[in-house]
Formats: sequence, C-alpha cells, structure tokens
Amino acid sequence: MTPEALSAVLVDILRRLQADGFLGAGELPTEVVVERPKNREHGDWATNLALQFAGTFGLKPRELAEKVSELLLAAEGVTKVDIAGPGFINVTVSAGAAGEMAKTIVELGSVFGTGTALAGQKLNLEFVSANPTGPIHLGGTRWAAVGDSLARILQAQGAEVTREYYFNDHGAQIDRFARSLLAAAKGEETPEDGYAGAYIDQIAKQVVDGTAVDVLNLPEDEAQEAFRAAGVELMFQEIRESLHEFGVDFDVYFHENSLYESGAVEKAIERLKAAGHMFEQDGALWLRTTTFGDDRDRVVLKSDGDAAYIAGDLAYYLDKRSRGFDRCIYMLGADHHGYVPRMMAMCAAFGDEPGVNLEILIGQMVNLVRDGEPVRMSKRAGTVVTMEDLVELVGVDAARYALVRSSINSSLDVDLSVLEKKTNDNPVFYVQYAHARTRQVAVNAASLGVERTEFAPELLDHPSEGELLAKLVEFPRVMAHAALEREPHRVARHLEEVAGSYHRWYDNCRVTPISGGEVEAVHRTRLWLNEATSIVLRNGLEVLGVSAPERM
RNA sequence: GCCCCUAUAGCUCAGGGGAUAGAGCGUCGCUCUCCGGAGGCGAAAGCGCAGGUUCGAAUCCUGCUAGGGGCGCCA
Repeated sequence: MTPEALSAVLVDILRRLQADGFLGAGELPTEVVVERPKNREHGDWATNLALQFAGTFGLKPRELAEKVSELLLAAEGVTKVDIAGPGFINVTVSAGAAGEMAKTIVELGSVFGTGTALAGQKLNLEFVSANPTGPIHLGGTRWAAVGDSLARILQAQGAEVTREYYFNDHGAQIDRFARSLLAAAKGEETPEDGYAGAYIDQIAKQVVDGTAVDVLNLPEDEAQEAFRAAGVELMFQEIRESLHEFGVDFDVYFHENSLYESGAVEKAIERLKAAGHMFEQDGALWLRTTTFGDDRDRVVLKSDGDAAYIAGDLAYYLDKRSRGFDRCIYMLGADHHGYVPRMMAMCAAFGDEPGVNLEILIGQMVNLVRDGEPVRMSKRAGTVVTMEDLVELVGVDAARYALVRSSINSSLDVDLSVLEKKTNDNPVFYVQYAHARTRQVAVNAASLGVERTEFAPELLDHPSEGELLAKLVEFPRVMAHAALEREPHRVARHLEEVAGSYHRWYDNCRVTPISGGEVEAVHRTRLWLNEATSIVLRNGLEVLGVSAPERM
C-alpha cells in the first residue's frame, strides 16, 4: 500500500463522515499527510489529519481520530490502527499489502521514481558558466555536479530541460587573458591583473604552434587579438572536455559575444527604454532597477560607451524567453548573490514575474581544507584544485557524489588530506556497495535455481522487510520533492537510507536457502524485493550521475 | 553600515511544525556454520545564546553572538 493510496482512503473516510453528519459543514482536504513514523513500533504509516482538521469541525483531535480509526480498520490491507499522543493515527498494514509494492516496483523498472510534477514545463537551467580564462575550479565543479543532477531530476518529473552554459567571451577579462597569453608566449612577466599558471604557458604555446603566421612578430594589438581568438577557443575546448569527462554535457553553450554581434543587446536596451525604465545620468545609461526593489540603479552603458556586464544579461534573458522557456533557472555562486536583486528587477522590467519566469539558485562556496585547517586557494601555493584534479584524485563517482549530497545552502569543506589518501570513507561506496550486493545476490539466486516465478507478498513479514519496503516506497516522493525544491541532495540522502535498510535486511533474510535447503516460496518472493531494491538504487544513482556497479 | 548563507555528535553533513533529533567517518565493545564483513548489532557523544508564535519548534518570527560570502560606470 502506498502512502498516496492510504491518503485517498482517509479522504474518502472523511467524506463519508461528513455525509453521515458526523462532520458538519466545512471544506474537506483532497489529500492528507501520510508519513512513515520515525519509530517503527508506531506502525507503518502515520497521519496527523485529526490534529489538522478537528478544529475545522469543532471537534477534539482524539474524537475525530477515534471515528476515523473505526472506519479505517475496515479498509483492505489495514491490520491495526492506533491513536497516539494528541491524536496521531498510526496505521499498520498487512505484510501482504506492504509487500505488494516489491512487485510493482519491479514491473515499473526504470520508470519507478519518475512522475509528472513538472509535466509540460519548459525549463532552461544555466549552471557553471565559468569564465574561459582558466580551468574549472572546485566551486564550478560543485555546480556541475549539482546542476546536472538537478536537470536529470527535473526531467524525471516530466519537465523539458535545456542545460545551458553562458560563455563570457566578451569584455575586459578576456583582454586580460589575451595579454597574459601574449606575455607568456614572449617569455615576459605576467601583466598586472593578468592570469598565471602552467595552463597559460601551455595554451600560449598551443596558439603559437597552431597559427600559420608568425604571431609573435605581429603588431601588439593584432597579436593580442590573435591570442584572444585562438586562446579562448582552446580554453573553451578544454572546459568542455573536462565537463564531458565529468559526465556533464550541455545542450547549449551560449556565447556572450554573439549577443553583441547580433544586435540583441541594443534591442533589449531599446525595449527597456520604450517601457520607460532607462535614464541617462553622468554620461551613462542606467536601468532604474530601484523601481523593482533593487537598492540602487544600475549602469547598462558606461560613460565611455562600453556595455556594462548586465547589458549582456538583459539580452540573454530575452533570448532565453524568446526560445520558449517558461522558466529560466540560474545557478550562481554565493559571491554573486548581490546580483540577484538587479536580475529580478530586470525580469520585472520586461514585464515578467520574478521568481517564476526567472529563478536564481545561490550555492555556497566550496572551501579547501587540509588536516582540518582551512587552505586559501592560491595558484602560487599550488593549492588550486580543478575539476580535473578532483577527478584524478577520487574518480568521477566519488567526486560527483560528495559534491551533490549536501544542500547548496551550506558551504562545503573538501579536505585535501582525505582526497590524497584515496580512502574509502566516502558514502558513495556505501550506496554503490549495496547495489553491487543486490546484483550478486541475484546472480547467486539464479545459479541456485531461485527465480521470480511466484510472488507471495504476505511472506515478506520480517521487520527488516517492512522497513526496507517503506524506504523503497518513499522514493518517488523524494524524487518529486527534490525536483520541486531544486534539492538534488535529497535523493542521495535517501539512497543512503535505502542502502542501510537493505544491508540490515540482507543480514536477516536470505534469498537463497542455506546449503542443502529447498528453494521455497519465501526465497522466490524475496528475490522480488532484492530486485526492487536494485531498481531504486540504480534509478537514484542514475539521476546523481553516479554509476551503479554490478560488482566493486 | 546594509544584504545573502550558515551555526545540530570528536569530524563532514542530513533533518518539508510533530512522537525517543539521524547517517557516514572517528572512538570503544560484539558479530563470519553457507547469498560479498566495503556489512550488521550495541555503547559514549549534539540542536550557538535569549526571547516570541504554537497543543507541539532543530524547523517559523525577533534580537544577540560567531563564521563564510557580497555590497564598482569590474566581470
């Protein structure tokens, strides 16, 4: 029995009580909260409906609870109903009713855990968007892991999702990057405000080697342009490759520069002018973001005529909307949170609804730690950790899992000393091991002639089976919740619980008979449960971008 | 000064207003007669402080303290 089914039964009971006159006039809920009690001894499911709705009908919670309990006890599959505390209703279902889910899950297979919570929505999810002036660092790596998993989770709820990377190949930083490359190629010192590091030397060399003309002897500005064009392209390729190795492939790599070349920036500005949201002051053109709650207005075109960074964002947002995205989700690092009010103001200035058409997720920083002591990331000290470094140290699975299993609202500490030891104290192994175990149990079962030829759910009556089933049944709700709240870490945490329940079950209930024993119905039935667990772990790991190994 | 995030076990982190606050790692015991011990069982150990709302607060609100981040005609 699923919690949804139980909820429906309870709603029906309330309706009957109202029809009978036990409940007076009042609005009935269309669904009620059915939860798994923390304490297993309280039953399989619990509902607080009596506490929630008794007041509506002028009853005491316990009065309502008792009446509901009476009727609930008659429902199919329900074996016991208790009232606890102020009015909780605890429900125990028969082993058969609970066990039935094992078969349902197996039959649903990869579909189990998907839903329709976001059906029909066309979402644009922009994440990483790291500048093409260097490799992706630890912070960007976190957004890659979280963003990609979120995309998968949103898709599993029926949303049409486009993964997008905004490529800032316009502006002063790119000029600095180009000057740095040129200086490196000439063997000169890194310019002030420039970029340094082994990768700069490498790319500089690649540009020199890959260009037909003698770039080093071109006039300064032409040489810089040559290094800009070729260097950005090389950096771009490198970033794309790193992401691909990490299991993250974007549908769209959007080039900021294209917005200027196509005239989209001017059009966006014209539109805001026409709407009366722009004004000139001190020789610059401003967007009056204070109209929409920002704490100060923002310059769009600087007094020297150059565009400020936000100019590109205006055009970019309009571009996304014109491509049919109902909702544009941006993932930004905490160092850019101050950008949120002006973005929301921009959204409103275009006549859209902030928080709906434009949604911004702020992720906190990743800190580097060594032996418990914070380490400042510094190129000079050699403590910069890139996506590639992390993958090399711990592998994609462990890296992605570690980065996705925490809420983005919390800053994350990554301990270098732990990574360097390549220890196995990462929870990903706990989950992966459970999956591998389900597969090996299946292999073993097959070799001993245990098959899923029959299914007698009432035999799944061990407490550890009830616990495991309850965890498996919760999976679709966890997935839906993760999608709606944009919180992929919930899936990882749930898998850890499933793995724990599975391990406990494994220690208590054998799928294959001990040597010499007969294969019985209970073994064949347990094989269904083993398979159901396998499916949940696999489906969950899939959306996290982590492999589900057959063996480890 | 203003804005955002955070404060939960020795460490890293979970905890959609509900019952006895959880996991991994670490520490200390126990557990292999047969499906993988990368497992299981048990123990010690915790909600920063002070108010408020509520039948009920780790969760919501206010203040304080501490930590991280941000407040450009930079990107």
